[in-house]
Amino acid sequence: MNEFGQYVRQRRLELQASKKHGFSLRQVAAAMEVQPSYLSKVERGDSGPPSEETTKTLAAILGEDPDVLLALAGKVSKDLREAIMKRPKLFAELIRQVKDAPDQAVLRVVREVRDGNW
Amino acid sequence: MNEFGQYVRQRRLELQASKKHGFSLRQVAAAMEVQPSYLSKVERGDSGPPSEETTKTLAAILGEDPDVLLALAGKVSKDLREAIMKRPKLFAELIRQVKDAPDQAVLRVVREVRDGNW
DNA sequence: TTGACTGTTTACTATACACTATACGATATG
DNA sequence: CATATCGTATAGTGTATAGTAAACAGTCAA
Repeated sequence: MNEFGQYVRQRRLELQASKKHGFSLRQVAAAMEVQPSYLSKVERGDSGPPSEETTKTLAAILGEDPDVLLALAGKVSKDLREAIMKRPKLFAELIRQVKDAPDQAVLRVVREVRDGNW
Repeated sequence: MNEFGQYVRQRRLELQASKKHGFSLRQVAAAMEVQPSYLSKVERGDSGPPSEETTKTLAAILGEDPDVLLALAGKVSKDLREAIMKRPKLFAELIRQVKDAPDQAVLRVVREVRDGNW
């Protein structure tokens, strides 16, 4: 039950091993503009995941998809929440309808909409 | 900037006027299992909107769509958030793609998926 | 005019969130 | 050997969330 911290630590260590520098806990913490002690606790699950903003910054540093990292943090990006809240009925119906469909089927409708069939 | 409270009060007063009974502030508060003082503050925007659970209960009492009321409260239902978090990339793409499409286009997609073309 | 209701005021609370600041011991590097 | 960097431990902070509890003044009906 500490997916987030474990994931971040693993990812950071991988980068540290490959890229050689810039990915120590302290350096990443500095890039995030948080205290090293805090990142340490986050990685070990001693603290919950950071705020949405801080998580997005971290995703950028680690080269990860922000939506994926936010999901591991138990959050949904603000812009998505806002899109839903602007047309709650419509989006609630859309999501509930699509939620059990296989990826492929969803991707197909995404493409359809992108290709502007409206 | 107090849409939620105003909306709830208006809705409650409408029901009070039509249904004649069961919709005083105190009665609704009792049905929600909160203190009348709290509902009073919420309706006047003196307090922020209630928790997700309490908001859903309130929606049921007022005969309102829970997703709509949650949206006015600045929230998104847990089941929707969870659906997104299970496949964050996919749903992020879907929502961002669809977010500026007109209702009709979205509804068409909903129908397509519902009719199980997968 | 008493009793039952109406909404409101005021004061307070417990828990979670998102961190900071300082200090510590271990390891490695020049 | 010095110093620099590593991760971590400990303690504490300000703010938001989601309410409770008790008392108060006004209105209406019998």
